[in-house]
Formats: sequence, C-alpha cells, structure tokens
Amino acid sequence: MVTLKQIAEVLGISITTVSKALKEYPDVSKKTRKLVRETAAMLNYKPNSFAVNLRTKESKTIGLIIPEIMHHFFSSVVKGIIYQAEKKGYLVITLQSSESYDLEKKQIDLLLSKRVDGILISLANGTADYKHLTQVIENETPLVMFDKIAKVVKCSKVIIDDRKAAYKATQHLINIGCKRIAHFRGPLLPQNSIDRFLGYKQALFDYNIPYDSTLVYLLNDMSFEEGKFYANQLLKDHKNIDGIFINTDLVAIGAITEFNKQKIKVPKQINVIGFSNWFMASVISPSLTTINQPGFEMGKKAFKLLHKEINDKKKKKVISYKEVVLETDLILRESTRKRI
Amino acid sequence: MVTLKQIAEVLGISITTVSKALKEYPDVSKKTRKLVRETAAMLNYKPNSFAVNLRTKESKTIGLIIPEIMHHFFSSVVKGIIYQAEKKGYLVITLQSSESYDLEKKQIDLLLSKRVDGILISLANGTADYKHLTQVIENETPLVMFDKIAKVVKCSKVIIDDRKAAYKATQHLINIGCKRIAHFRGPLLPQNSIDRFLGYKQALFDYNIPYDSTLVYLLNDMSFEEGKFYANQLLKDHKNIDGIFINTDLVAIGAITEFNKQKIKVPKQINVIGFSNWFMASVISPSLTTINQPGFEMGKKAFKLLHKEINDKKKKKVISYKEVVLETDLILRESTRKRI
DNA sequence: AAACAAATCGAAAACGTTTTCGATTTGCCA
DNA sequence: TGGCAAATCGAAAACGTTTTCGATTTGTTT
Repeated sequence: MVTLKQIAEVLGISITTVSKALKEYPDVSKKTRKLVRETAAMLNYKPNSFAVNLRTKESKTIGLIIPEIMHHFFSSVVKGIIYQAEKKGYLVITLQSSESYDLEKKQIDLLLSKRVDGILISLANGTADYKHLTQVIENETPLVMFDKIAKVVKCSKVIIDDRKAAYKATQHLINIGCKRIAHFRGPLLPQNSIDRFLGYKQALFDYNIPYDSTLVYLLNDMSFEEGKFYANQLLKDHKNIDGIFINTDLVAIGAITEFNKQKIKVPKQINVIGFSNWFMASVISPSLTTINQPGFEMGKKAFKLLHKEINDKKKKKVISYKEVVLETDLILRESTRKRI
Repeated sequence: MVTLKQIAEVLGISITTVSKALKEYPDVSKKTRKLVRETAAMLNYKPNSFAVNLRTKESKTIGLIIPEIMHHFFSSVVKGIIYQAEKKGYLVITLQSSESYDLEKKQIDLLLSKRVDGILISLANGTADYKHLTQVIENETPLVMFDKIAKVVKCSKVIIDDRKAAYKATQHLINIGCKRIAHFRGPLLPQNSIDRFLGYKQALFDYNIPYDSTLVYLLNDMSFEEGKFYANQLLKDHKNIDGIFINTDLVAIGAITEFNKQKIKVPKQINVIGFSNWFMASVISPSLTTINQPGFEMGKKAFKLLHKEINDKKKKKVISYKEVVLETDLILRESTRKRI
C-alpha cells in the first residue's frame, strides 16, 4: 500500500507538500501540485482512511438500526438511506435489533465505540427505556429516529401521522357503510400501534359508532401467522363484523388468507383495510386497500436531517431538532367496497 | 472522550501499562489490572477505534454489495450476513449497485479505499468485465461472491446449482403432463439466467420434448410489470401452452396476475412454476409452485467463508478458494397440478 | 547477603495523515 | 544590488493505540 511518504520519496519532496498538493492547498505551486497528482495516480495512491479518521475524528460512516430488514417497509427505508448517504459520500453500517431491546442497546454501544458520525434508528417493540438513546445524545453523536420513535427523547424525528392515517382508514370503512368495525392492533409499546388505535377510536367516536373493546385484538409479533390466527378468532367471537382495520399489511394478508380459506367473502361480508402498502398488498386476491407509507422518502429525509446535524456539529452551530411528518395516502383496492 | 493517557494520569502509571492491563497481558500484576479495569469502567473508557484500526490495520468491518435490497431473496441474504457477522464481531457496510456495472465499480473502489477487511458481492446484471474484482484480489482483500457470480474470477463462492434446480422445475412440469413448456428467462449476462435456461433445455431434451426457441422469452429487468407484459405476449403468440417455467418469482407473480386477469385458469390451462420462493409466492392465488433458494443460509455461509479468509490472511496461511453449493428444493403449491 | 530468576513496569517507535507555523526561496521594484 | 513582499516549502506535533524490548523491582534460593 502506497503512502504519502513513498510519494514524497519518489519526488524528493516532503510529506507535507505531498499532502497539501493532493488537497489543492494554494501554498504549493501549480507545478508541484500537478506532479504530485500524477505520481499519486501512477502509484495508485489511496489515502489510508484509518489515519484520516484518526486525524480528522470523523469516518464518513453512519450507523443504522432497524427492527427487521425483511419487512418491505423497512427495506424501502434502508434503500432510501443508503441512496442518500452515498450521494453525500457517507457509508452505512446496518444492524438489526430483531425487536429486542437488549440487542438494540448493545448495538448502540457498538456503533458508539466504532465512533460513527451519526446514528439512525427505528425502535424495537421491546424498547421502553431510553437511556441508551439519551446516552447517544449526551455523547454528542447526532441521532435521528424514524417511524418507530420515542416521543420523549429529544432529537430529530421523521414519521408519519399514524393517528391521522388510521383515522382516514377507519373513516373509509365507515363511509362505505361499515357498522361493526374490528381492529387488529400492535403491542402496547411502540408509539405507532397506540396512535393507530387512537385514530381508529377517534373515527368511531366522530361518526357516533359505539366503541366496543371486544372488537380490538392485541397482537404481539405482527406476523402473517398471527393474522390468520386472529382472523379465525374474530370469526369465532363475532358473527356480524363488516369491516376491519389492521395495523399492518402482513397481518392483513394473513387475515385475508384465512377469510378466503373459510369462504368468507372479502369485501362482500368483511371489508379489510391494511397499513403500509407492502408490494404484496397489490398482488393478493382480493387486493388490499391500505395506507401508503412512503419508506424511500422517509429514509432519504432521515439521512438529510442527520447529515445536517453532523455538519452543524462540525461548524459548532447549535443544532435544532426537527420533527418531519410525511404524508400518507389511502390506496383503494378490492378489499373494500361500498356496501348496499 | 477519555483516553488511555487520561487513565494513566489518574493512576499515575504509564500508558503502556494501562493498555496492557486492559488487554489482560500477563506481564502486568493482577492488582493493577483490576485497578485499571475499574477506573476505565468508572471513566466510561471506550477505545478509539480509529487509532486501533490504524495500529492493527484492520477495522472489523466488511463491505457488502448487492444489486437490489428490496428483493426478498437479497434481503434474506443480507439478514444472514449481518447475523453471522455480528456473531463474530464484524460490522457490515451495505451498498446497492442497482444492477449497474458503473456503480458497482465505484462502490468496490469506495470499499477498498475505506480498507474494509473483506468484501461480499453479488454481481449486477450489467457486469461483464471483472477487472474491478481481480483488482480486489490483487489488493489482497478477501473477496467472496454469492448467487450472481462470475465463474472465471478466482475466489470463493457460494451459490446454488441453478441448472439442476431449473432442471428439477422443468422436470416437474413434464412429470405432471405438460407438453408445451414456455420459459421466461433473464438477461444474457448473469450466469444464473444462463444456467436456468440450460437446465430447462436439458430437461426437455432428456424427456424427448423438442426445444422450440419461440417459447423462450428474454426479459430485461425481471420486474412484476415485465411478467404481466410477457404473459400477455405469450398468450398472443401461442395458443397451446400448458406450462411455463419462470426465472424468478416476482415475474411469475406478474404473469399469474395477468393470467388471472385474462381468465386463463392456472393451473388448469397453464401450469406455472417460479424460482426463489419469495414470501409472496405462498400468498397469491393460486399460490405459486417454486424452487426454494436458501437466502439466509447463503448469507451466513458467505460470511463464514469470508471470515475464514480474513483469518487465514492474518495468519499468513495460504488461502484456498472454496465453492459451496447450497441445496434447493421444489415447493409444491397450487399453480401446478397433475394433468389428466 | 549474594546471586539469580521471575515478575512488573515504562520508554519509545510505529501506524499514516493533517495542519500550524516558521524557514527558505523567488520575484519584483527602487 | 539591496531590500521586501509574496510564493513556496518542510519540520514537527498531534491524533490514540499497540507492541517490542530494555529497565527496574520483587522474590527465592544458597
């Protein structure tokens, strides 16, 4: 591996001059600048980033923690982050918490000890304690949270308005004439499932539909299988359900699969609406009405906020936290239809 | 940020001793080792990884380049890689070539200049030239390729036997009684689509079914939309197709969607078999018979090979390249059925 | 108490870069 | 030609760690 020193020796000049020449310092003559550039290219010189990192105290690398990479929504966020980061010359180290608080904590420590320039995170469902996050901020490492956030932690965030989106979804069911609307909600912890539940409840209230807590099912791992399981449970528990709002598409697809199996007609008997707009949703039969969640945009925006904080920190500007709320829209498909 | 120096000053001992104490060198007394450990913990000391990297010439970080993170198969590979890497204390920097040779090349350069300890790559479709890869090997950076590989490049690989798997798929169609079997193949370049095509052809040959080149369609971007488009084209071109083997599930799902739309009964009129076993395949209607491609295992195995090479290189052992072939199996679902 | 071995410690170099600041050279004008 | 400013260069420190090797201390044995 060729170093500045070797270039310097070849040309019989000092390391300092070589370094400055390569960075186009004005205090080295155009002639030597050209000379250095050329021999550097000839020797295929590549700066040793370990040394650069040590000297400049930055690595042009950020850390990213997500709960589960195989979820369509998260992989689209990851894609957006990597895309935007690369544009700005940053590399992304990706970690998966697998919805585990302990893992998430360890990974934060790992990234901190690797001295990444900033951290992007979407919280695990199990995360109730935020010390590891405030620790990041105290450490003066820029941090921005997206999608699954902790409201109380003071940092930049990019989210959607889950409550509003859930309201929209429920409202749609009401508008097409549903009277008894069930809800499959997520666990108690992540803010999203709380907000989506509240949006559901609010819509019922605004349209004078009595809230019935037996129509709300609390799921844990939000899987395809759980969707099937609780769809079956719902059919056992209630006979007259005509609509259901489901926390996330994967579960909704499980539910539809179960309804299909039991010859329950969707949307004739039960209207189904999901959340997130996974690609799959457009492909199953009947295709799934859902709320579109702009993952790629969220990823891009999250990185942009982080990048700004990283730069502000370098310039010793005081950093101001922003909360960006992205728009969602209702995607109408076959699983919901006006009732007659 | 607390350094070794600070700990040394607090305790009135040398930096050397502090460093050695923290690494449990036997030539520092148990008493001081304990003392150092405790004050290090108290001061929340974390080694500066930039300095460690510079000194040890390794970063415990590897690079990963994949064509497209949002493909189910690739995200499962990524998951496997990250999982296994974390186990061994390695972090992974993920990059996306988006099937572009130029990007892939730039990204290789980027990773090399970041001095990652090794590189994992699945090639872009557009990659025909391998100089950037041999450059990695000449640079003595361990490299292992997976799934979309270049046979001529001398390095470790982990793949499936595409030809055999495609043979199995085609054979299945023949066994259930298909006589005129079409094939949607991928572009000319990646080895996979060649091999899958060859497996298809071989099966026809072995069962005395004449090969008809008009039944083979060459797709470019292997998307859902292309699946729909060529399904339509196929119906226009040929009336008596009874089976089709499609290069990848996403395209197969597009095709089935089109068949459904045109009221072509799958499997009654046309038997469809895909490749990869995307989760979606089990969810659409009719569910898709396909070849399971073990992504998570492939990711784990690929990292293991890379890790071994990294270690062998450190020990200055001569590294031997391995080619691991993972098993695939036929997943029977509704889109194929014995013809009567 | 002498002699030696074993245990414990620290000085210093090295990794390769960046940047400050002082030194030297060049060019220009009187 | 002398003098001064501008242009050009380089020495050296610094970033924080690891490791070699020599120095010192402690303990053990006669």
